[in-house]
Amino acid sequence: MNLLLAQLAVENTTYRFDKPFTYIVPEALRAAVCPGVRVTVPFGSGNRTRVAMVLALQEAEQPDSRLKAILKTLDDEPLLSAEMLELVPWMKSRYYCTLFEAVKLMIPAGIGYKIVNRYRISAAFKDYDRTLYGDLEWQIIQQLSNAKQGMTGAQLMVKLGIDEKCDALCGLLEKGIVIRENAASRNMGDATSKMICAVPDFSGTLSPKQQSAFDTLCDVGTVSVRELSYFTGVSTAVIKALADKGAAEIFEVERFRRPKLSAAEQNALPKTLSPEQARVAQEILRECDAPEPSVALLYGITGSGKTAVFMHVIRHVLDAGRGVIVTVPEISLTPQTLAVFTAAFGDTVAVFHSGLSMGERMDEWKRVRSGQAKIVVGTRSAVFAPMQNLGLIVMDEEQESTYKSESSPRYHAREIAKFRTNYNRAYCLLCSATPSVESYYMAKSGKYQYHELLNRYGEAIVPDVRLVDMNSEDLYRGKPLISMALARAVSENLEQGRQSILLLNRRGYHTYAVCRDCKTVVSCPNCSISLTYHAANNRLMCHYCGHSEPAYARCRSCGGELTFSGGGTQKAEDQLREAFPEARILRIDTDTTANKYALEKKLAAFSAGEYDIMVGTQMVAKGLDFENVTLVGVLSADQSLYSDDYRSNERTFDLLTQVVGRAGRGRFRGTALIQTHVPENPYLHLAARQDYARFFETEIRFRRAMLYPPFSDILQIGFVGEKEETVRLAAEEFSARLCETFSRDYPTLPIRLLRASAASVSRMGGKYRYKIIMKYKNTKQFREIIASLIIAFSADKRFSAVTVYADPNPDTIL
DNA sequence: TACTCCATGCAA
DNA sequence: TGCATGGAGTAA
Repeated sequence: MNLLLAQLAVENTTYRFDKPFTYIVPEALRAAVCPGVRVTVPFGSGNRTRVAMVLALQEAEQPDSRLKAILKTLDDEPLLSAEMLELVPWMKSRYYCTLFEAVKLMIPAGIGYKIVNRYRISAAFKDYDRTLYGDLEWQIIQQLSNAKQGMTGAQLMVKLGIDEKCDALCGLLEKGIVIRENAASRNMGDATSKMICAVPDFSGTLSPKQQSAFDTLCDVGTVSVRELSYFTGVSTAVIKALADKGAAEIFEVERFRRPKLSAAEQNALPKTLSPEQARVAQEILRECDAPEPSVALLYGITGSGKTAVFMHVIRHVLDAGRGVIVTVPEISLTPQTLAVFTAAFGDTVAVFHSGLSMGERMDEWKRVRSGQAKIVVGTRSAVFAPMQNLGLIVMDEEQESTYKSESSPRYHAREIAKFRTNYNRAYCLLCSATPSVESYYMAKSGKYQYHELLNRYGEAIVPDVRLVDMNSEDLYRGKPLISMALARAVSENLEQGRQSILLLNRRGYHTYAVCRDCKTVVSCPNCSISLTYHAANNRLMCHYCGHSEPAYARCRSCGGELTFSGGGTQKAEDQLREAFPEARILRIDTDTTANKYALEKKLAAFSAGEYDIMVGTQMVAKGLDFENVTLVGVLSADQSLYSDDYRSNERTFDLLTQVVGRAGRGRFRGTALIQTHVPENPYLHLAARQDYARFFETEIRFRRAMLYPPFSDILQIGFVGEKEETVRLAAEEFSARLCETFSRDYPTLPIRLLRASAASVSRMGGKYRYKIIMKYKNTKQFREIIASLIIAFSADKRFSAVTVYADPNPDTIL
């Protein structure tokens, strides 16, 4: 009888030695092992048990003696379809990730098995003589003798406070008294947020830190653990200790709920399409029904009703019996968004979102795979939904950077969408009011289909936008964040009982503190970045690594007085309160909306007219739709304009266009004021006029001249490590090898290599960062060269303390 | 001679 | 990453 072999993606491999591993399928498992099923296998010289995914099966004549056999299967039926199994190696080659990293994206987190160590007393062990063992050893023996099932490493940690690698345990293992086994165990639990409330009559002793946390807690009542940690600056360990001492209670609440059908009814979209919408929808349907797969860009100015159009298309595809995936950026996956879909499509909608509990995530995943759900709505990872017979993928706001993964596998959802569109002979619809330059270029050059909506739906008209020159404009009563012009507009708006939205894309109170005498900037101990002063908790905080310490007034190095400057949202809120004492002001940023419900509640309250002014970070800039908002103010448009990143123009244009589009979505004409110190900057004027076409013309010329995407692909190779010198050397060495390889072996390949340099935030979380930027043509040959260079490099002992990664078309190249 | 420690290399 | 292997060094 022939031998059956399986190609497996094994978990916990490193990129250096990752590849499909071949295992023997034992006779007994022949029926159960098939592609897409997970198995456990012995791996490595110690034959430790690991989870692996079956990628493919093959027959073999003669058995190779080096091959090991599969231990058992973990699934009764395949988790991955042929399509997904094909996508796995595709992703490995493009994103320089391991096979199993790709697999993990495609299966719901709750379904994951983890390999855990279990310890139990050897059956042969009889020698219960206390005098033979040390205290700790004896405790371990006692504990394990009592546990029939044995104990996991984690359980031992909890009971005895010992590490799995401690001497006592290792000693017992060596003597054969304790036996270690490892087995796959299901890791299921619920993604909830931890809330904490004080036990008021608590009368024990507390450490100073615990006391301060306790006092705060008594003042505020119930808060999330995260918020408490923000306000008091203590670590979660301190908070936990508080609960252990009985001073507080920690409980969990579900973070996310599916909208009820009844609530959804109110959010139904208008049933009728405008003539323009109907015409575009018809065109799209025609392409959609064509047998060939295609990608299309739907450009529609803000308020033109793109949603209504693609809902129409979705309906059509569903009616034809095919499945639909809709992706939205993180920020716009709100209960309102879901309600729109639930209202239109009822129970056939499944939701993919990081806020779901693991159980829910798994349920939704199964509903999709089984075909009960025909439409998936979710964020980036929803493009991997196990939809059979996929007919349509809609990407709303396709330019959003949340579609690009910032950790391995560093994929872009748009690329995965295109792969699936081709595989399924389906249709991919990219939607945006400010498309990415790359997508618009593809549409203009005929690689994508192109459709546009140029009129606002209903009576809404495009807002009137003005730039306010902060160099010449008088400030309102000495308030540096608010100009006279903006103050007048806000006050008029208040008088008319309308609402205003103000954008300031920086959190905190003061964004900068510097010593008057020695000019030292107060910066994070772990990152090369200045600390932001937060008035809400009187602390200095790092927005990169989360470091936080109590604020102080005197310079740490010379004792001089600190000068605080730079305004964030907290300061803006303060100044607005002083300027408009009668106005009801709402601040929205990640500090005020630590949990999901807080944001929901606040937006609902604003929508109900309980506030007059909303001031916030980019959270307020996108996707919100409030009838009564007629004024939008951008407090400072300047931050993103002068960074070196090649996408900064695009980002500025996008943000401004979007936020301006929040004004006048109802019956009244909207106004927008953009405050800037550089009123001559052309991109501000283009955004003010909402002139995407001209923006594109300007930008594409720059991209062509500089050979940036879409005229080349970019690869960033990043180096991270503790010692700056080593990291720098690693980057330089890699750069040298790159040059050498390309000039010696592939002199004909077009490539531009930029010198290795420190990342713009050169230190983050205590680690130094360097990068190499390359402009090249993303071909198979090129990718293979890079992959082999990375593998060779990570084998170099000199740089073992440096991690290398490759990021194709990164979101930023800073 | 026996044993520990660490650098090295490999994973099916 | 994590484990086995073996050579170097050390103690007896």
